[in-house]
Amino acid sequence: MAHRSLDRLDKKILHLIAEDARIPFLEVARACNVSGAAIHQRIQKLTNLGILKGSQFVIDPEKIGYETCAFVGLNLKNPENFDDVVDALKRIPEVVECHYTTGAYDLFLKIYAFNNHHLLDIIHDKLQPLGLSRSDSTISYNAVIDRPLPIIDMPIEDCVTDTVEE
Amino acid sequence: MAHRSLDRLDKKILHLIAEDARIPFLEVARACNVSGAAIHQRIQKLTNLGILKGSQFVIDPEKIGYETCAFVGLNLKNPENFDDVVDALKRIPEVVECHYTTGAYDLFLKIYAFNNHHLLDIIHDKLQPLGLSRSDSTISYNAVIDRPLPIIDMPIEDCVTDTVEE
DNA sequence: AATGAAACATGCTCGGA
DNA sequence: TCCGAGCATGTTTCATT
Repeated sequence: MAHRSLDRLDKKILHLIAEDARIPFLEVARACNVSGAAIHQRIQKLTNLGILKGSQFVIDPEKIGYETCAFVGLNLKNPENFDDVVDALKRIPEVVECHYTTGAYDLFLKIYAFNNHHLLDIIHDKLQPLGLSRSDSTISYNAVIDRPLPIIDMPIEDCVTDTVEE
Repeated sequence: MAHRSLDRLDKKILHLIAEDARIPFLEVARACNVSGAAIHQRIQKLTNLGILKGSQFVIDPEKIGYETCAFVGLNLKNPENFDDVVDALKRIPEVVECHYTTGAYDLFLKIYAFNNHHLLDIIHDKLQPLGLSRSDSTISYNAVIDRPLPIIDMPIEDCVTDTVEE
């Protein structure tokens, strides 16, 4: 796997930039005791490997009017047309995540809506027409934890040396 | 609500920086036909309002070894000590989201683990000791959609003018 | 709340180790 | 793979409108 090629410096860079995409690369360089050019090259490499997939500003959903967050499990009448359903879901901007899952549901969604009424509209007007046999909503009152992947604890060094997975 | 104070320029800025935190503010300025200083001031304002809560690089979970993503619903034996449980969950880095929810569960988690075995370890060794009466896991095979909040469609102009919510 | 200019800091590239 | 240097570019502040 790709992460076997990551060393301690890559890990430290990821740790620093994961939580602050605007941090100057020169500051990362100073924190790592290497040159700015080295950081530049490493980030280029991490991007080419597909480990870094871009950056984003974190926006508070409630502050821009999205007061309802919900997890919605779906079962399809015709599970054979997953792909069409997923394409349709991509055209619903309020659907921010869609997973193929084990267990009770064919698809599992995370949805942001302005309020509960808006959420119901989305489910009734946009999801139901996709051909659902069942849907199940869980509304989040409050996101008590919402943070990026753990970088510190990832198994980089362990994997770099001699673990063989191919 | 805070978003009532946002105008079209704020919205355009949010739209541009939400999907690329490294975009030069001067480039945003050119796209918006205003000065760089104006963008600087606007982003400062959006930060002070709490609408912008920082920035992050997007890292591909699988590429750094997190091959299992799961949603876990929890019920507590003693629902009165939510707060202690949440504090404990914050100390488990693999728990990236935790929601208070309606419906079947007291808490609803999103967890990243290296593999299914690691996920089971987390649930058995770290979650069970918190005092669970029940837990229910749904494993994601594949995240088909994973994207930020919709900015274009948010109800900014509609709210700015004369909607009264206080 | 926006501007332009100035001072300062960073991003990026290249030759060499 | 890294470094250092050079130049292009971006960031931030401030006086002004």
